[in-house]
Amino acid sequence: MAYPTQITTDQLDAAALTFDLLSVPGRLHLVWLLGTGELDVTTLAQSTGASIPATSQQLAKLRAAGVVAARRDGRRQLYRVEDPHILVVIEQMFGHIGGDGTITPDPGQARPPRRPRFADVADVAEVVEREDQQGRPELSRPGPS
Amino acid sequence: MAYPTQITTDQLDAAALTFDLLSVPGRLHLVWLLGTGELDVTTLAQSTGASIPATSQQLAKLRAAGVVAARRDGRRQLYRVEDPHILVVIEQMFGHIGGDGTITPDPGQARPPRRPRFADVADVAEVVEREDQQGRPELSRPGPS
DNA sequence: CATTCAACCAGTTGCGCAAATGAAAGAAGC
DNA sequence: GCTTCTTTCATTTGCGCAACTGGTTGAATG
Repeated sequence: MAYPTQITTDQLDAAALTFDLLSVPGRLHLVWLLGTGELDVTTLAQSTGASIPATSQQLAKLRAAGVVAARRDGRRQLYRVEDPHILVVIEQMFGHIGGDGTITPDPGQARPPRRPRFADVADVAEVVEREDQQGRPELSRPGPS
Repeated sequence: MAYPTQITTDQLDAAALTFDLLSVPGRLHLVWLLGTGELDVTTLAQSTGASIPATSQQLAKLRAAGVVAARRDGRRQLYRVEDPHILVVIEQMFGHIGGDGTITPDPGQARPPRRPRFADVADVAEVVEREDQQGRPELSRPGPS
């Protein structure tokens, strides 16, 4: 994939619009959480620490943009990532940002994203409850409901 | 590069902040234009169609974020991309958006970005003057000053 | 002459709160 | 056993507010 040598305003706008969706930490967090599987609104709200309505609104925007999609499961609404390509972009971005939020050098070949050197637990993006699990701190995502 | 299984709030914020820089078409355009080499403010302003002050301001933000850097050349200020990694992200994004601004499917392997089927000239992101050059419409970027 | 700074305006955005909607589960009646 | 009403829960929507953002204009700087 060579660097594009020509773009249209439409492309520019579309790209900017998509970037905009990811420009809010909370929303980015949502997409990231949905990166592995379906999750319902309540769980997402808990995970991000945002209120339910706020979460719903963000999800609505993401859904309107076609980034995520929802499906009903009983009373709950399960959201999932509908446009996987965006995950590639996010992955790309996170791959170059250290756990401390610093931009890692190395432009060309992304070295295996060095495991964020055990950040303080409190520093980790709140994921569900702080399950006091031991072993590998895989305290990242909520398990499938 | 595996999809990250753990992130910190700092990472989230940093990523969102960077995405935010790319969320404005004009600013994204600037970074894109600088993707190949140094350009001065005036040229950039012409290329994007924005005013000089506006361009300068956007560049200032990009510079503050470390995305671009500037160097003086006589009267002009030549900007360049300082953080190449961001180009990868942009490239990634554009690689999945058609000339008409549509999101192209195919998440995994990006097929060779199908040449934007000769978009109407007026539709092409204004690049410098509409140089009526013929042959391959390489009317994309301003030549090195 | 090229660029930046400063002040101002217009438009947008995200969030919290309260109310409304939609769907499932249980209770009551026929 | 099958409808119908009621309660309950998950999610969504409307509204107001505070904060932020980008652009323009005009002056200042190098």
